[in-house]
Amino acid sequence: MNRDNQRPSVLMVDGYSLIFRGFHALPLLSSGGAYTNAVQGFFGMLFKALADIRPDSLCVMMDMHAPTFRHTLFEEYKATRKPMPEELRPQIPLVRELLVAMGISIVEMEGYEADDLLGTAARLAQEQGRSTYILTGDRDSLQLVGGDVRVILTKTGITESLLLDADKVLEIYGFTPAQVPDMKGLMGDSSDNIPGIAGIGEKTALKLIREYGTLEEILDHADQVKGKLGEKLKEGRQIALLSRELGTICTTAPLELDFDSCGWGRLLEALPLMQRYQLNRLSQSLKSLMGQGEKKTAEAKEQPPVPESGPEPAPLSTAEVRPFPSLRDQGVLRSMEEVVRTVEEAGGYCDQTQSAMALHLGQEEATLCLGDGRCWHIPLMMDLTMGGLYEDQLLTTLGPAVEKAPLIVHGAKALFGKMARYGYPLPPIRQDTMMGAYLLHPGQKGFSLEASLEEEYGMPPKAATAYDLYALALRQEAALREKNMLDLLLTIEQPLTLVLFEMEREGFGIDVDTLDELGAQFTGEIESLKADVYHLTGVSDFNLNSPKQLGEVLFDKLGLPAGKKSKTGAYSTDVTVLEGLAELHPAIEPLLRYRKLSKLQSTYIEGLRKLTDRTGRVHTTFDQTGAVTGRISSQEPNLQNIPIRSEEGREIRKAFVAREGYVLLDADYSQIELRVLAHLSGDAAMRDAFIKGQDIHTRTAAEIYGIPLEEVDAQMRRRAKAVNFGIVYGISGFGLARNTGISRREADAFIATYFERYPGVHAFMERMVKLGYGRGYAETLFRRRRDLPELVSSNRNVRAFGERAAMNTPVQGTAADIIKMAMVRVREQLVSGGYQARLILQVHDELVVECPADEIQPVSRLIQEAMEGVAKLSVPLVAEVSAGKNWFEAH
DNA sequence: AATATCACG
DNA sequence: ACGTACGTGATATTT
Repeated sequence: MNRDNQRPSVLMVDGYSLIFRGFHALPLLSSGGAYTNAVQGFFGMLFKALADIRPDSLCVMMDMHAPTFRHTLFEEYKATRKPMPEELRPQIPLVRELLVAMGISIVEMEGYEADDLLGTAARLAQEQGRSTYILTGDRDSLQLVGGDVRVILTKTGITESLLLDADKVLEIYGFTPAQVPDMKGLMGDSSDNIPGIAGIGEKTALKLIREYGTLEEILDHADQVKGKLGEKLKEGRQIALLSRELGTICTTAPLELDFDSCGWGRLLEALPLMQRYQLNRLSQSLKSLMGQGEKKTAEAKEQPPVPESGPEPAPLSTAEVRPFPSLRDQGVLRSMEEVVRTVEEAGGYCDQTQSAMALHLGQEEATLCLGDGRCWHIPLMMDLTMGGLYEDQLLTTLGPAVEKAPLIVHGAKALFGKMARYGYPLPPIRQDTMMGAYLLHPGQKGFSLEASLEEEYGMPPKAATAYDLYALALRQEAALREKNMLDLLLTIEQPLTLVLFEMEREGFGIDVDTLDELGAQFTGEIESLKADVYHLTGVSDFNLNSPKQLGEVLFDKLGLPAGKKSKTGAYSTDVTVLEGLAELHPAIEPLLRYRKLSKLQSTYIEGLRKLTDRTGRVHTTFDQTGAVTGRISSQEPNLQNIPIRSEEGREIRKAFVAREGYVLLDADYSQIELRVLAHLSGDAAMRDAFIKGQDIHTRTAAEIYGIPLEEVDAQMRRRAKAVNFGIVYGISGFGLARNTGISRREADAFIATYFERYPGVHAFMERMVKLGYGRGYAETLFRRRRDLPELVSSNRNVRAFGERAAMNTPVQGTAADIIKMAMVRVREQLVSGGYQARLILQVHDELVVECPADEIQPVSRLIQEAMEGVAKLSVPLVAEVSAGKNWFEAH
């Protein structure tokens, strides 16, 4: 206890230093399926120092970004460090989360390393007359020692440490704290990539320092030093001075830190979190730490229950997740009346504090959590023996409260479904963490709450509650704000969820008779085609649907030339291979038609019929988290891949009908991706084409062939169109050749000419790739991101894939952003305009609206204007709307 | 559960 | 020299 001198004391922790030290000091033991050795090491050392020093204040200095992670791209001086081990990386968010849960101030600032913050904070503490202790494993910090600043240097294990003041430093190391930068100037530091003078190591540096005292003196007397060493000193003068500069810890960061608000009286509040992550030993040592001594710290006095009422605990540079002041578990409520009262109270409370309420509907219980950490568990009843509430009772009860309390939920669309099922109004959503998780990590595998928590904290939780949900929401909000993506969540994705929900519920009318008629036609022809193939191949007992059997018949029995192989080494029998064989054998043509018709039959005729409800409508499920680029996808049935390209397939659209007295309005964006490309690239020729309203494929053909627009023929336009597509996809000559049937050579020439004619597009593509490498992600106009881990792959093909994604994602993703905004706008205007027309489908660049016959004109106009006006690009957005009784007619 | 194929933007 | 278009989902077959 350092009560003797009456000076207040502060312990400052070098966060990453202790994390790394813990990681290397402890064996890689996993608890609950995840590694926690760094976590245990970090807190073990922290608790020990707290027990020894019992400081009045405590704070942890962190780098904004994990050292050596991605930094290596920008900060040359760190380039030689090894990347962080995969076993360590996920432990870092957990350390942070535990610190937050304990109410410990985390000090971090963009552009400053923890060292600089330690140096600055130590200086501030000195100015305020505080005793300062710096806990670190890094000997660099020794330069900060002096006056009332001491360093606690961790030793190889985690149990031993060394308390050093200035005298002790000199005694043990042979130099004074002030000489540390001089040492670094001479010998450098490979871990920080500080060069130093080549050939001078610790021994020599120490000798010189002892002899001359300072670096200047050494360099000024280089003449007196004999032999090679003298030469090195003369040559290395500049390097040494620079190295000292790099090795000197900054003490002038623009940091304001109120040590009096950096207490450690709430550490025990992390116990539930420790329990969740099965950190039992740590829990024990925490309890014994906090159990010791009655008078703990100045901060042990009661904290106000609501964080908003006091000043922010520590002036962090960016929004840091505010710790829960407490987790007060309100326990299990058994009576209906209690729940009603509680939830109403919660609603009123939320209203006052403008806070929010997290709601998690689990299998067996619902949990509610408020911003002050109060948490309620409400058992849900499956049958009468269990006690608790039925889900509908719960939702009824929640109704009035959630009108006042914006909800934090995971998966708003599912909640809407439940509310609607029981006939309740849909609650306003403050934050949907499922969408938050999607925006932060669109490539993630799953988007369950558990998966999102695991992604955030690096370890798998057991049964998640609303408490976890609330914590997750706060972290996501901070992360999204930092990335400038909060708008995307709040003004595009979350409003869209409601639109998608209504579209799903509305459904799309199916004329089953039309479907059946077409099915009967298909069935008849399929049977006869099958007979033809058997007859013409002379083999009648094989399954035409089996690529394996088919391959054997075609290539082994009939001896047709096998084209490419599939990736498992089997014969490929896909449509491109078969088309190449059509001239060689009469069975191929009926086979191809068989393929086409049986696809239509099984997937669309039969598949669709199975999913049509009693009222004759199909209700797709939109997946708002399904596509990495920001598109939405559609499932069961997938209404985004209903046939249109082939004549037979297109017939199926006649079965997609408007209800009696209504028509379908089909609105599609014209060339939205190329318009987006024109905007993003700013290419003059491409913008010119769109501004003049020219046909972009014709214009491209004219550019490539160097001829006037009028002389472009159909084949030229077709090829130019393929090139335009290829460009959007991140073109390769090979891919273009394969898709158009032209030679590889010609394809290469096309692409080269294309880039000459559209140099802005060329520059854009190169910029996207370069940016992708630099930032590790691709970004859309509206700041949606897609991580590009492929770009750091050691596999060249994987990297090439990443580069194409870097080029394609901004284009495809921006188009997705735009139509999403258009959907929100269209829906809003239909409702506010009092129209009966409703959105029922989105197909990436196309919207389908079911519209009463007498609303056709105003609604068509409304849709077109909403779609064209929703984003202002440097080229016009064009949408075309047409009407019909069924989708075949309307499109 | 994985593979091959093919439907769409 | 080498392997390549971007993004999805459903079906039937095979493992």
